[in-house]
Amino acid sequence: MAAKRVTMKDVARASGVSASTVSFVLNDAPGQTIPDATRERVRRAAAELGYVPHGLARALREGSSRIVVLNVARLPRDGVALAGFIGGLSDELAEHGHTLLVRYRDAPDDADPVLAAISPRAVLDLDRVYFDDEPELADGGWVDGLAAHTAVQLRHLVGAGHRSIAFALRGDERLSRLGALRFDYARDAAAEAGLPALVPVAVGHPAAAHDRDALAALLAEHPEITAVAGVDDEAAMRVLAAARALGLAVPDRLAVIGFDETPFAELAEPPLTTVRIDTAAFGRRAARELLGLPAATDDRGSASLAATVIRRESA
Amino acid sequence: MAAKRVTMKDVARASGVSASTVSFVLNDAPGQTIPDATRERVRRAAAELGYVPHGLARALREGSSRIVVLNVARLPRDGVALAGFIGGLSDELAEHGHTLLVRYRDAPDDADPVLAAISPRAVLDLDRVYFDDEPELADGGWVDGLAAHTAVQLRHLVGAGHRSIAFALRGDERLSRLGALRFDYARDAAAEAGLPALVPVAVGHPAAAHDRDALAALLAEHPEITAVAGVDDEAAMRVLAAARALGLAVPDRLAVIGFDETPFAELAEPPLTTVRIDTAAFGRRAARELLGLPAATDDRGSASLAATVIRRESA
DNA sequence: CTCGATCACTAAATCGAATTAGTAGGAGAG
DNA sequence: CTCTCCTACTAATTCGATTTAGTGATCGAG
Repeated sequence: MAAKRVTMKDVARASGVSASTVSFVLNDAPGQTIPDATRERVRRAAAELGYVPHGLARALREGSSRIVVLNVARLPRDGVALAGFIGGLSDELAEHGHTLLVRYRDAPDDADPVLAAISPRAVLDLDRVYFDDEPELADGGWVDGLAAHTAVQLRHLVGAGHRSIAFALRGDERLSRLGALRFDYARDAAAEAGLPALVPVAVGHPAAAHDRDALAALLAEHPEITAVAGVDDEAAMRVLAAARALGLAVPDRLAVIGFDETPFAELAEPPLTTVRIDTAAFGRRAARELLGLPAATDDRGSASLAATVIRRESA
Repeated sequence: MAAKRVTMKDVARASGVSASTVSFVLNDAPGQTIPDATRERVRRAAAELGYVPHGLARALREGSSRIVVLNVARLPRDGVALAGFIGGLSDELAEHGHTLLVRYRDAPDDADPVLAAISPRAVLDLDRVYFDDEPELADGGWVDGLAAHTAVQLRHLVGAGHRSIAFALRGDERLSRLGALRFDYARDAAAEAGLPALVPVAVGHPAAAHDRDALAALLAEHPEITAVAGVDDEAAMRVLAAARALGLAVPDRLAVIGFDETPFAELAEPPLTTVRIDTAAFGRRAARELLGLPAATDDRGSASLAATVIRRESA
């Protein structure tokens, strides 16, 4: 920011027209009658001077900038799901000349004066979607959203013959809201399949033997349970470790399925069956919605929004 | 952005002074002779109207904004290390009235005109630090940076009596640069300990039996190798899985140590020994440097920048 | 010849903030 | 009385872009 900035005035001077004309040429503004020779002269001057528009001034005048902000706030930050979503969102926005910036501040309130500084074109508030709003209305719900993916997970166990299922949650604060949502959806999917009520089990407590004890208590109280669906792969792998500690055969005595396919799933003992979601596709869809573009019409669209069961040995 | 914005002119009108006076009051500008009663009147009007400064206009006038941008670009995006770093960076910046925004675009070049739109106070280009610059000069190097943490990993194996060590890399494109750096540092640390040359082994290839075959080939060629240091926990856990497939006793025949402590490390069979780095502390330090603040003087500083070995059963 | 449309531009205003360069009035010292 | 300093403000400008509202000249149709 220290060097003298090339402004539109410099380009105007160099090309012998006014700054207004420079703006019309560089923005290809409709309704202007500027001959090609003049346009070419302006473009050359801009290139030679290395002119870069001052986005602040543009945004101030236009009323918004070409930035899209993703507000993650209280949601889990370190998983493959979010990374994929960000990748898809960022790539699609970039294809339309916008830049994605991700905000991780632990504040649910997005009336942030500093954020207002950049007048983003749009703010995608994942925090609000999953904490304040009804996610089923925003993320595809039972069609192709989190609810639908949860149903795929449950249906895999039902399809394998399981009639009594537990749902493994874990204590990560950032996962509590999503975990509660996932449990609700799983409970509904179980009810839909005519199954008895889904039973929750909490894993991931810091105490060394907690997971083993929790699983033992679960099966003592519900010996009819033959399968566990994990809120995510980590929860499922904790159930695997507890099952191993209890000497339970997986999947014969207890089947286990994860969710969100981390690279660690295949390294588990036994390798973990899980549910893969193409979160990048969700990111791309979200980008198009934010920009007011029509949904992508290629085949890639709806197929990749559906969850896929990655079959391994645990369920 | 649809609602009528309250501007400084509105506050001026409501408090009966000029917009200049409003600016002087709200910014506590030095060298102005404004009585307290007038100041109070202006502040009350601003509060009642819900005035929020238009950051774009402020930034345009001042020449920069209160945004700090972290450019991740080609680096790994989904690990606990980055999440921790972002958390620390974001929190420290917030304490000083700045907002962190993270840019994930896969472009190494940060001369992005759209990014210029927000005139960030600073840009922390992790991509450049680890791809273009000499990281040891920027991240603490052999004192408390990645090189020092790598040395801690190696020294743990040396301390356990290992004299011939392999280094497990994995094929993730985003990890290639960091992996190469880590291998270089590990090789130097091994040389420093008077050990024979460190031997690389690549894991994580998609082919199902690849890791097992790679480990078998490594030990066939180097039967003297008794330990493996992983570029990260995932690589280490792949070595564990391959060792299991080959019927190798861990840590008796082969000791394995990871890096960056994922939650999955303790779920491995056997539980993985790894190296923990408090990346949030690095984030906080980076924030202070970006803002030109002196280093934090509390005890928390240097202690938490050091790597810690988390001892479990694999090494 | 007159009038309307078109071409090829332009000056001025706007966006909303901070800063610069004042000005009128009052008080105190010489 | 005059001069200097201080108080309590103000109008205008600046930042750099886009947009609004033109203007002079030319051409073609009636």
